[in-house]
Amino acid sequence: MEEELVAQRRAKLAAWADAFPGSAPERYETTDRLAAITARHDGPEPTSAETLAGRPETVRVAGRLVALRKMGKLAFSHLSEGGARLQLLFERQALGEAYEKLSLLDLGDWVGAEGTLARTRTGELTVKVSSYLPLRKCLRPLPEKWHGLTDVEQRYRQRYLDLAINPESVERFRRRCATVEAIRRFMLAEDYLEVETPMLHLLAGGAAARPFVTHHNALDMTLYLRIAPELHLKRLVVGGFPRVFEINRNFRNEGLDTRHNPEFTMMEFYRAYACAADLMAFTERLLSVCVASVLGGSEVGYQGRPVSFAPPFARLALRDCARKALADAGVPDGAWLSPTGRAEWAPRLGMSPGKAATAERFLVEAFETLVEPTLWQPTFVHDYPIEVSPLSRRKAGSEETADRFELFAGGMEIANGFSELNDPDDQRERFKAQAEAKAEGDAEAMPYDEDFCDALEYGLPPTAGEGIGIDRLVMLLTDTPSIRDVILFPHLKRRERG
RNA sequence: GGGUCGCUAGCUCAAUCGGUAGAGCAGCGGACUCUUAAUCCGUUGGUUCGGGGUUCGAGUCCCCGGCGACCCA
Repeated sequence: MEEELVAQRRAKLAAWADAFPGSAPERYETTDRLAAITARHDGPEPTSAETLAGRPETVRVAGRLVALRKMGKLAFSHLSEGGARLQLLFERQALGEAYEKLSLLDLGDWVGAEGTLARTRTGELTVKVSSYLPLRKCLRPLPEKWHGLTDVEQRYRQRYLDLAINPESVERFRRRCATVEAIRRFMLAEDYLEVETPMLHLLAGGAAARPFVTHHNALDMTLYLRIAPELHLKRLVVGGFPRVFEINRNFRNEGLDTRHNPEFTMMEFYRAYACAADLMAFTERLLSVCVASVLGGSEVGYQGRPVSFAPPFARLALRDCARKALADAGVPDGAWLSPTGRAEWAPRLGMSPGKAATAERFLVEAFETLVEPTLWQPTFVHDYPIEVSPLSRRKAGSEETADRFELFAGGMEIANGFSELNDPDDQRERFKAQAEAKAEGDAEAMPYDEDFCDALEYGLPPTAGEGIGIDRLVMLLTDTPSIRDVILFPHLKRRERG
């Protein structure tokens, strides 16, 4: 039983104080992290065994003990640190009594070691240990070395174990970091100002979604976790920052699946004097540069099929491709114009009738159901109905169409951008329509944001804005089918502790 | 919300028709001076997710519940 294994480990820990003076120290000075040593000597031109022997290099390293192979009077072991591994060689001849005390170590313990670098007969870079020190006991047994930890639930609940033993998981999150860093670097180089706007909102606006509700005790007021930073970022453009961006979390109170986590990360940005078309071109540059920076090319393999981020991306008009898909599915032209036609066809196409309540919404639903999953190469879909775009500027010369686009890749929505509505009177009308929809039961309709309209009355210059879903982008760049695998601690239901 | 599948030792997995719950790894004891899933000999370890039912007998069949995965809405 596990308690017995823990008891054994605790007994060894109790013996450390006598066996290892100074064990479990408050700090441990290292010369290098493990990855630095392998980078230095096991790169494209590995340092030869002769060179290592001729110019002995003493290193002090630390890591988690993940393997220990005792061979009588010598023992090989591996330390692991942040996905990097380095072999240690313990020799009885060199270590004397300390060699026998290896029996007080367990797999999983944090260990520091000093010694000289060498290569073994098989050519593996190895620290020939002259001294070592246990840094902290691992009281519970780690998952098995060969299969690792495969139980997905346990990998999410105990992500530290996943990271401790599954190098591919470490690599996925390193790549996530590289992706965010590449985007931030690009935006800063393009003269965008990085900002942070409130996560606690008085009104949850800026997107069509249900918010999480919370409460401020001292002020005794209801607050909402933000569903989008949009309305605050536009206030900043009113204030005179012509280019702003924010990389941060949004919270949406909706179901969770392989593409949705209740909290997710967006990079949202606004650019004055620009329109949606400008942002499409900008997005092509941003993503191709980002992908090149992270992966060293323009192509990624996603779920066995290539996705190329080399510009230009394909472009489709939403209503056109929705109509075509409907025709291909055998729906008579215009059948969605009448409530009876929509009621008949929505369920047959696997669409939710509630979301296809009007002709325009029916087309959007049809697009999302029939077309979106097929958009594998990066594709801009443009010309969204005004009805589903309450914050977008009208396309020039059109009453019904917004100057808006979404970007799809790998069958997923990656980005959403549009020319911003900067006419306060029009915005008030749109909010009024949203408030009416909300009163009629549309839980995702936006609240009327009077304060935002006031801001618009001070003048928002012509501006375009866009949000890019970071989690989904990372899914593409790490060939990961589930959003939960690119979020360190995805949301899970509470589990009773036995 | 609906459907399908899963939950057995610390980890990865077996268990025939309902008939004594097993293996590998880890652990423990021993051998071994170039291993790397080390090897070899010996060995400990179980609330089979929880609750109820059927049965002489349930990991297995039935019902209720929990958690998760996938698909659908």
